[in-house]
Amino acid sequence: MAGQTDQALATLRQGILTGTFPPGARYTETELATLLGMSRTPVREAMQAVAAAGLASVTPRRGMTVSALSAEDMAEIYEVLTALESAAAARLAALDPRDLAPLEAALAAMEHALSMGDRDAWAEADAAFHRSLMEQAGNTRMAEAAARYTDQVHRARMLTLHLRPEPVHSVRDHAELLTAIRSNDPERAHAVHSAHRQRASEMLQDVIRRHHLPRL
Amino acid sequence: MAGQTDQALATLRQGILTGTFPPGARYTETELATLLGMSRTPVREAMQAVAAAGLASVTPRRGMTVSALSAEDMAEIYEVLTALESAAAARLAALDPRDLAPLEAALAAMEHALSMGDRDAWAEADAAFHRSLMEQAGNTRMAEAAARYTDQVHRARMLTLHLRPEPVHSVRDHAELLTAIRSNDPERAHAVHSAHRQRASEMLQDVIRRHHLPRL
DNA sequence: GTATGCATTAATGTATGCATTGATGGAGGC
DNA sequence: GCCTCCATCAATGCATACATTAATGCATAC
Repeated sequence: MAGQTDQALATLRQGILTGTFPPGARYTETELATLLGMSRTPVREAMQAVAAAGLASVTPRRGMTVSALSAEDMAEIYEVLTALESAAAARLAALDPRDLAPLEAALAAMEHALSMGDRDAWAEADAAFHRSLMEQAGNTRMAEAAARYTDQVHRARMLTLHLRPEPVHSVRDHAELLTAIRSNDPERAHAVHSAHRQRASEMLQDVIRRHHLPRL
Repeated sequence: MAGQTDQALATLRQGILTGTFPPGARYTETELATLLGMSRTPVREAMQAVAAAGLASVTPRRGMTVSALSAEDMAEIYEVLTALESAAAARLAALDPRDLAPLEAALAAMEHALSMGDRDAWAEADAAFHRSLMEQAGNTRMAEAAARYTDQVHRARMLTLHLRPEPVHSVRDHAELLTAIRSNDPERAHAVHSAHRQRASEMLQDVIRRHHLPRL
């Protein structure tokens, strides 16, 4: 289970998500093989896996290039996320036996984090809310797709977390979604969540532009 | 450009989509390497690529297993497709400079094919319509994601093409979508297309169940 | 007849070697 | 001084060898 490939994949993935391997950086197979203390073969496979996950690209003589996203790229990804999550929200609102406890817990955690002024905790809770939303909606493939795109914007979200305005609307937005879900109103759940995500996207782009962050 | 890996990937992909490699079938690396006349290395990479595309799964001692979808799997995939395409439809309706010619052409082709009773041509035109929709909406990632899931249900769609009832509503559905797009009504475009896809999904599952097709 | 354990073996995971290929820098011409 | 062409070489694509591992069948005990 602790195959070399898995280990390489985990290292690359984490490194890219946390910024150890920064956007735009390039690495050759040999280089990474040395760094990770294994042969090129598992490294090569791991590189292709992160590329398939949309976290990097692999080009013949340039090695692996960590993806560096422009504001437009972010907008695209957020649009996909919005589509998937809004559909999931609608589905969850239409579902009959369902468990909203994880969502409620995440919402509570967000409120608490905000009252403490702890943005990192807030981000964590926010992510948990969105993750739970996808999980509870009961469509595995949809959840996986959302997770994929969430990963792709993870770095940007973390980087802008302390640059962005205080997320004062976030509690209200999420509470509103929960209300729509509880009242079995798929249309409204869709609309509410879609609007929520669009605002988030615009906020992110605003921060990116205002701080002149070209690619992240 | 005609690398062994690319060739292997193309062969596997086509084989899976067309049914040469039937659902549920299993193949080992060595087996495919012999079949394709190359070493295991490029075959292995191609296998992982088709697995990443969701067309098969690779399990340690079982080789590559061509994905065999249940009616529930189909429903999941269609739901994802619905979310993505409906979002694209809404976006296209909101877009200002846009080119609807490809969509109109595809619609015309559908009408013509139907009047000739040519289901294969109809399927082709229908696919072209949906493809154009995603392309014209202008979100590359969204289009790629949709293409990915379209591939996953391609085989089922082809297999049931001649089992399903005549697609009499399809022209009306697509025309209605075009109208909504032309009148710059994103909400309506979303609703119309979402309903269209849901009907298609239900029809497909109906055929699957009625003909007792367990997994395809 | 059934279950247990072991030996066999096929399949994979990883390492490594080799040929190919395209990027890079420098020499030479303008 | 700048551009072009070519040689060099690093990086990769692919093949192959080897170690590891788990599935399989068989012998044996009950």
